[in-house]
Amino acid sequence: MTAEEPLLRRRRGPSMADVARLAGVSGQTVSRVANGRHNVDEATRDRVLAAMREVGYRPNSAARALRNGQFRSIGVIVFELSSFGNTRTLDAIATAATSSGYAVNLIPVLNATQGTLSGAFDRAFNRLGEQAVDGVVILIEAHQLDEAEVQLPDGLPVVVVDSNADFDYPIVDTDQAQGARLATEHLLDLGHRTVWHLGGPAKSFAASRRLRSWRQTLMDRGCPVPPVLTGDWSAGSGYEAGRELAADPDVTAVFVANDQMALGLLRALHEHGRSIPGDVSVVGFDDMEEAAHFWPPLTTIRQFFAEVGRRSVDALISEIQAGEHHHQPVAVATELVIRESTAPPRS
Amino acid sequence: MTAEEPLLRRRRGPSMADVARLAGVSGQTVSRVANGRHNVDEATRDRVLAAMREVGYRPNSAARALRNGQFRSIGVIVFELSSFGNTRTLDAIATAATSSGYAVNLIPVLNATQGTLSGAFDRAFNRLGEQAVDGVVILIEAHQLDEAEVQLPDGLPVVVVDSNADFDYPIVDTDQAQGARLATEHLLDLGHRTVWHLGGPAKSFAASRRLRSWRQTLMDRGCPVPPVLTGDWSAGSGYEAGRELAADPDVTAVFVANDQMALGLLRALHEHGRSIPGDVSVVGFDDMEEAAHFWPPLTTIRQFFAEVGRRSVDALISEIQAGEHHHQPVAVATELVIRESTAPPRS
DNA sequence: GCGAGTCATGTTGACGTAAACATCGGAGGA
DNA sequence: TCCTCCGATGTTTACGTCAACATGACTCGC
Repeated sequence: MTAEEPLLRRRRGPSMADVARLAGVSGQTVSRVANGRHNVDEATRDRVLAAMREVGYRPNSAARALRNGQFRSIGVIVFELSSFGNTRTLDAIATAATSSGYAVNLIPVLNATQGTLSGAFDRAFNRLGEQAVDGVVILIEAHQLDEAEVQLPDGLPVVVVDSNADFDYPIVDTDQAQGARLATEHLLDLGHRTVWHLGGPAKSFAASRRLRSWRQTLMDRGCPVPPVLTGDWSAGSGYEAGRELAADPDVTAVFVANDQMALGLLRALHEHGRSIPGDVSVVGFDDMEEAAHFWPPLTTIRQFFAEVGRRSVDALISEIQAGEHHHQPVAVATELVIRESTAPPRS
Repeated sequence: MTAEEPLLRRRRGPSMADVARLAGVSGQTVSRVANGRHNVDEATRDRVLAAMREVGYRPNSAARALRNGQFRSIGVIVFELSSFGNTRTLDAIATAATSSGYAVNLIPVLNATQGTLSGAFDRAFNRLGEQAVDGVVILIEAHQLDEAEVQLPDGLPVVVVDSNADFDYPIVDTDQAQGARLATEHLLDLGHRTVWHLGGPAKSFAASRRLRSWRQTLMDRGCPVPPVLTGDWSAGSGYEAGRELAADPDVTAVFVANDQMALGLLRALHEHGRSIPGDVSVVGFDDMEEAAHFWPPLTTIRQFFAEVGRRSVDALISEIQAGEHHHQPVAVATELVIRESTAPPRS
């Protein structure tokens, strides 16, 4: 059974030893070349480099990680169905991490209520149970995390992208309050008597921040505070809420907690024959790509997801490398983008 | 300088040896428990488990990977700005991989034309240069990959999510041709004389498949083939194309190569006062969440991204584990979703 | 009652890398 | 001329895990 042999050596690439043998040097010298050390003779370096190319050498990151006690890898915990914003943030995180020389490990969490992976089973599959990353960025809303079956090993550096200030970890997020204020004030400045609000799910910290800030702004300006509608971030829930709002002639301005719900709301308004912005003005939140092409193009609050992603990676890496904990939350400012869904109320 | 000591042992968690010492067994027994082997006495197992808990043991995946010559990790190569569909596919890939016990490594590629990472610099950061994954799923359109600075080490199992049949790797993708046919026939069946087409970028294989199939369908039915408009998948480009189309009264039916462009097209049509579906019918492609709430709700071709993701992971894992290469491309069928953007032409 | 078989457990070594230390030849200073 | 220092290179070892083999206790069948 000599056929066994190739099978055995399968998927085990050339190692330093192979390169060393070919180049006629010691493994250590190969290591030095691979790591770009300067204390290697020019001629030797070239010889080693040539040998590497010849055998197709690639450093084995497992051995490296074992040796160094570091993985140069960060985990990103995301909820199974990544929402629009998370996707953009994730993108930025991946880019930032990569250019800092860190790999990115995607760790999807399954909602505990929906899966029934139990005991040993889930343990094997929970990548965090295994030491394989140097730190993690949590991209899920905290309340979802609570329900999920991840528990964070302690001692692992963590950065949370969320809006809950009462967290034991460093936090990076969009400045929800500032954004909501921007939206509300824009509508008020246009001359609307007050502003309705379609909020996100009650358990979301981001949603409640936006809601609180909207209410505060109204109160600061001495405007009446209308009852709040609540959606679940989806266009469908925006549509449902929109049907209620469309029926009420008092409603002339709505601040919707995200663009997707705003889309649904727009549709409901159209169906009821209410013109936008003639009869009612609408402001969204996020500035997703498509918002500029809604009908009408949506005035909205632009979030800088890329910035959030970048900042969270920076924070995580400095925590990993320096052990720094700066519990000072990072709030990334938003920007009002005025398009065609807002106008002064009909006089 | 005794302060050095804690620094030294920092970030090096407890190992099997620590657990073994505490439980009064050998490291091997700890290993057996950790791997759920059955040849361990009940009492011993409990003792070990308790010890693990006490010291907070987590298996070191680097050591494990080194030992086994496998990483239990797959890489997913994505383009920097992940498009809508890719995001959904990525999600499915992550879920499928996780539940097969594989970790997911996100590998963003930077377009070569835009970054100027050179030489040693990029080598250090290209995660594929380092052996750290057992295989990769390529989620980028092939033409983008060509321009990018990734080169695949050979011997690495690869699955491509794309529509190019002339590939040296296994392929999984949506059945673009079937989808485009569905869309075109729907419009024709409604009674339209012919169907215009707003396609995706010329270099995209998916786009050209859809285009070819649209044209073929028209020819099969003996309909005239109108000139093709080309966009870049974005709503903005859909809007531009829409302005042209809206000006032409002959246009009564348009098949748009994705939902985002369809959104822009819808907007352009509204601006020109053309009613949908009264004056012109529109069919999209993708069935993104929001499509149901466009104005009017969009008739579109639903892609099953989750299925594509799952199938590609399956294919990759079987390639990794069994070394199977089945170059038989996998095509996932689509489905026509009829909503309110299509109707018979005005008689 | 004794060899064969079974099962829990222990010991050894190797996976690929890189830090720490060792070696060696030559440059420079007295 | 001899000693020191430095830079290039080699040797040893440990990182944590687990397969392979070794050991020893105990059971079973005849």
